[in-house]
Amino acid sequence: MNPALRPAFDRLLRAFGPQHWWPGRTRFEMMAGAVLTQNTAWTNVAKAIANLRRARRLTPARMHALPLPDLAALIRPAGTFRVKARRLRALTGLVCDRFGGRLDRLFALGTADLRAALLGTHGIGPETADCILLYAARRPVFVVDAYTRRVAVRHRWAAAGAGYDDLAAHFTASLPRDTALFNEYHALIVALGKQHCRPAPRCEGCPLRCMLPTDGPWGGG
DNA sequence: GACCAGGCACATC
DNA sequence: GATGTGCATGGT
Repeated sequence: MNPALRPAFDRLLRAFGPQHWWPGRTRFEMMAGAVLTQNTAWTNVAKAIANLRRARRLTPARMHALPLPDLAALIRPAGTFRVKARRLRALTGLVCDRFGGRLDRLFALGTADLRAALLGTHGIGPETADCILLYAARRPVFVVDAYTRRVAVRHRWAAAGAGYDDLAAHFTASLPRDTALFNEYHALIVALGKQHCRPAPRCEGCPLRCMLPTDGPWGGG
């Protein structure tokens, strides 16, 4: 339990405003985006999604029917396109082979079963699974990404060696279990991380700096 | 030219 | 179980 996390959210919301995440017109577009954004800036993901939309391949069945090299060509702007084509194919395979191509059937699973199904799919790790759970399936799951880790460690909410589940549990245990809150919080952490918590140990102008102790390597801002 | 971007799978130790 | 490496484009 970390009582600082709720006031931190309020500060971030005042500083950055609502982020309107996850970008995506449909739940499947959000799922595809979750794979495409792996280790990739969203500007490049948007180009890949635009290509998929132009090609009318933004449904599980239509994407699954596309030959792998053609899928790879469409998503090329997102980088690691051969890898991501295989991963998207695995994801559409989950929907098409086990749920008749129907997302509503996949999303009828309970959160634990849905997470297990996603994690059992090639190319879907904890972060991608939780992005899909939170943004596409609208489950109250806290997404831990590189920014979450960086911000949490920088602000001493977590130890540097904390694992994915440790970080997720830290946020989950400290906040009401609210999908809309977790949605906005993750987006705000990314906004904060992009602007202030760069890889170099500096946090200038951070909206949360008044919550930091003034000593230590990153204190005081 | 180097570094970074909303990770993951796989090999190796 | 921890650590290292490949994947690859596009912006800064």
